[in-house]
Amino acid sequence: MKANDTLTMKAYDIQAMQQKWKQYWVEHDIYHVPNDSDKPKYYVLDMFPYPSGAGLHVGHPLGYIASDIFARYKQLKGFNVLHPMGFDAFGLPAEQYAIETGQHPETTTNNNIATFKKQLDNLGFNYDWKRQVSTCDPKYYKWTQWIFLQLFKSWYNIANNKAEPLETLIEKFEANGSTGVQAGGVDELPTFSAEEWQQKSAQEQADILMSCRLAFQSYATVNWCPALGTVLANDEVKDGFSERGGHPVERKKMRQWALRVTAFAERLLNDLDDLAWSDAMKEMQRNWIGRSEGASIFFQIADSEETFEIFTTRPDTIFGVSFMVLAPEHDLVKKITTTEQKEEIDAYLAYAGAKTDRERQQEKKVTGAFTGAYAIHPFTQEKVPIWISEYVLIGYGTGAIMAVPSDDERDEAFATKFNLPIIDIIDKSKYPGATQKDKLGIMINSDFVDGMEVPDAIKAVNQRLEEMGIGKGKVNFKIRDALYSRQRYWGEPFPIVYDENGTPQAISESELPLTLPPVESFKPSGTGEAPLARVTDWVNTAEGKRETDTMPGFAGSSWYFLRYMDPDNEDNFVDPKVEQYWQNVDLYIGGTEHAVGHLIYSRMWHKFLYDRGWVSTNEPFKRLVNQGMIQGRSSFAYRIKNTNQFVSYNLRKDYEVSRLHVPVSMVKNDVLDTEAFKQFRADYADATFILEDGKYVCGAEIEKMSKSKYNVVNPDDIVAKYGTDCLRLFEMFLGPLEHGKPWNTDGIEGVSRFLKKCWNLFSIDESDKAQVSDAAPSAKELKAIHKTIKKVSEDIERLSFNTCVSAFMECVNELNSLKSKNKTVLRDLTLLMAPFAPFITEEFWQSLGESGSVHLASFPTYNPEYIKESTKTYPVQINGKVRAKIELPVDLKREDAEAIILAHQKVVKWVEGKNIRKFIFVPGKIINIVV
RNA sequence: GCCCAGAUGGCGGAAUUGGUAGACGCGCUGGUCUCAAACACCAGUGGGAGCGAUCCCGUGCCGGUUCGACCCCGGCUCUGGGUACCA
Repeated sequence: MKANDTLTMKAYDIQAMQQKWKQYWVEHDIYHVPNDSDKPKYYVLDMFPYPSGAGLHVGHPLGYIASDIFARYKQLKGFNVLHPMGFDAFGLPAEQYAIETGQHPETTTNNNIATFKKQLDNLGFNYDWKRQVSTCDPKYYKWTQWIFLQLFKSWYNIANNKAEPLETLIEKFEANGSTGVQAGGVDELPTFSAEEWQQKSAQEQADILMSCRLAFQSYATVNWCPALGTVLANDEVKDGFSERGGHPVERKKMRQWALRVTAFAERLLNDLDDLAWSDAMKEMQRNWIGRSEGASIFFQIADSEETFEIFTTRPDTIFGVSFMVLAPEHDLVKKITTTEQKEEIDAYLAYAGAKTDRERQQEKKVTGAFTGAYAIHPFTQEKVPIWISEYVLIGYGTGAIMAVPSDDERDEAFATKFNLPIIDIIDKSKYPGATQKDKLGIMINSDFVDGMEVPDAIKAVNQRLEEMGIGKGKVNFKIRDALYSRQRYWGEPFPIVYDENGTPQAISESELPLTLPPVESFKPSGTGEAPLARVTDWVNTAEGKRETDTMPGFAGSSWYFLRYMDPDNEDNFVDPKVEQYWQNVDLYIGGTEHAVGHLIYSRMWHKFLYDRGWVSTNEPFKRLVNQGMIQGRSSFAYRIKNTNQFVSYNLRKDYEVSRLHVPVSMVKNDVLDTEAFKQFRADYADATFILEDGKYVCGAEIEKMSKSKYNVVNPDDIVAKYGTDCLRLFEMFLGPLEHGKPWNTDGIEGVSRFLKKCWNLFSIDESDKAQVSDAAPSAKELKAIHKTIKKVSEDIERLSFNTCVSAFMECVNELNSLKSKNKTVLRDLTLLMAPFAPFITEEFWQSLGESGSVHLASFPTYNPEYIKESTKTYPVQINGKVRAKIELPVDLKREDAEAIILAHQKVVKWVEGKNIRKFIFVPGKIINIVV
């Protein structure tokens, strides 16, 4: 710009600019979010992070940047936007670190939170930090404990289809006994009259009530490691041995707290329909909930009084039953195994006992053992052998199945392997290609259902079972009640004491929070009890012994989004008025790894709180978007064996080499900075290199980001070099938010150049004024900017941020080639870019003479008049291949187009002498001629 | 094993509803500026054939539907996420 040569232009000093605006934002408190506002509310939420010791890497902020852009956009659109951040601060890694180092998890967690906050603050987010929550903060977990107590004091009344206080259940028992009472998620309530209820001992009453509570105790199978003296997560078990130390792990039944998620199963399933979640996410939840219709059937054991219940989705196939299979952990196994078979069964139990459920399902080998016992077929009275096998899981259904090898693949494989009979019972010849799941065919060899279609046979069998009193139609859910006990230290203590009878009692709500006491050792007690069991003066109280287990990670994360609304409230987990204003989350962004766990538990808690009248919405998260995982891109050098000489990537085949990870910070465009590499480690100081084209080229591979692979990129380093705006734009430019993608810092140069081009476009002088034209914008300028407004508005709404960045680049390129310095146009561009690049746009906004923060202004709208096209260049295909491009008026009629096109010289060449079979004209799109 | 995704140039990706495959950017090549380099700017860049106009091939693999398929259907392969105590 010749005209500007006389003026001194302000330099693009990124760090000074960031400092300046950060300070401005704090001083003017522009990110304060009021709980009372005339504006409509909008709630944007990120899945809050677990503050790990490693700090943030560039993968973490991807979703946070996206939500920040959306939150800022909504703000510009006139909403009062809640966009908070907090920490999921209880968890295993801190506890493990404490065991190894003796450092209190609270100390390390608080340090890690401080690091995370500092790193997050480097990324220009609009969080109102006054709303921060941390799940390990007693002020927070007071309410986690409170909600647990409410779950403990509630049951699910199927008659009203909602959770109710336990008092309503006791009233029913006192009035009519158990008659007519249906408690959700409870298989069978014992039958008793009102009088019988009164006659029951306190202990008996407590047991019955416990079996109906939404937070209840029962026995569950866990991975017990005797050597470590603790229960392990499936993650911590590999091939029957603990991952740490390699000690044997066994399956053990332990008394555990659980949440009755199953009571809500039907609603969790049905209410998915109204949520704006991806189909994939809903499908995963549907499959997890796993509703299936079938029948429960009781089988009598031969020469015994014992019966056992099975669940089948195909009661119609009952005449095809040729054996029964129990899960290895089934209670009956020990009782019914004959002396002859005991050795074989014990060996199998040892084999299966060492495997987790996941490992068992993965097992391709067919395995099992015969108990020696037989069941009686309810219709034929024949004896059916009872086997055990790992393919039947104790946690699903009743842990027992009737096997129909002719109609089930796994049963068939089992029958084949162990030479058990296969009885054909369905003629599928009428339905070629139908699978077992389709439930189609005509019954054969099946006594009273012979000749029936499958659906009719199902009804007929169910009816007969019911008449005989040995079974009935039943809906089964795969979803299990959530295990809620952890034998760990670093979690919420249960607000529960055991009275002299050993009955759990809620402590008074006025005693909350029940805080974690200090402990001398974080190591497991060795007896299967949690570390808290050793703190005897905490455990023993006047009311009884405290529960020493703690709550799981998902406790605090199941309701945190409610606390952000009113984080300092000491009388309520959220003030009802405040809750009614914010309602629920409008947009929730987080990883698919939480598809079923966290997102099911949160939904269940929310429905519970809704039923009890504490929240006003039925679902917590209206719209859900899953950001993809950012993977690392590792770089490799190739060391020639037994030397300190490294050979460049493309020459490595000529040598015997070993591949070593090199830090990605020393590599640019796959070329290694050999000097930096020599300084990296003492043993590389005298390394030598065999180069290609004068360079050392590295190999590369996409892997998980991890310290040991030297491929972790810290956002702090990027911010220091390129600035926050550049990092934000680049993370968005990488690709679609939902896709997983590898991180490669090399591409950031393009975004950095783009920002410099933007800076130059404004020509800001030393008095912070942009050298721009006040004239009315030209038609071309208007078209360029309004096209961008349209594109960016639409793309932000569908969270397609990568294409927004492309649109900015195209717009700036266009304005540069138009030599445009128009103020109106640049003002709109500044507003469009403000959610993406919060710092530089403040600078632009100020330079245009605007007052206040750009983030409190209004988003522009596009004018369709400015972007109207009068002609369209049509691709003309002949037999589906593009042969010509012809410009035509956009409003051209089909007949006129046909005449023009067929007469066009480029088309004539292809159609001459040929018969035109079809002329396809898609207005505004394409023309295809079939000859 | 089961459930859910994904695969497009050397690389990240675009193509929103079945309608011009490769927008935008990185990298690379050539050029301008410079003593030189860096920066910046200009031009080119899916593969192949041809001086050229132009033609052939091309969206993980095999097959199908359609005037027309990256997009829909059937069957695979590979990669990622989840699989209930990692968060």
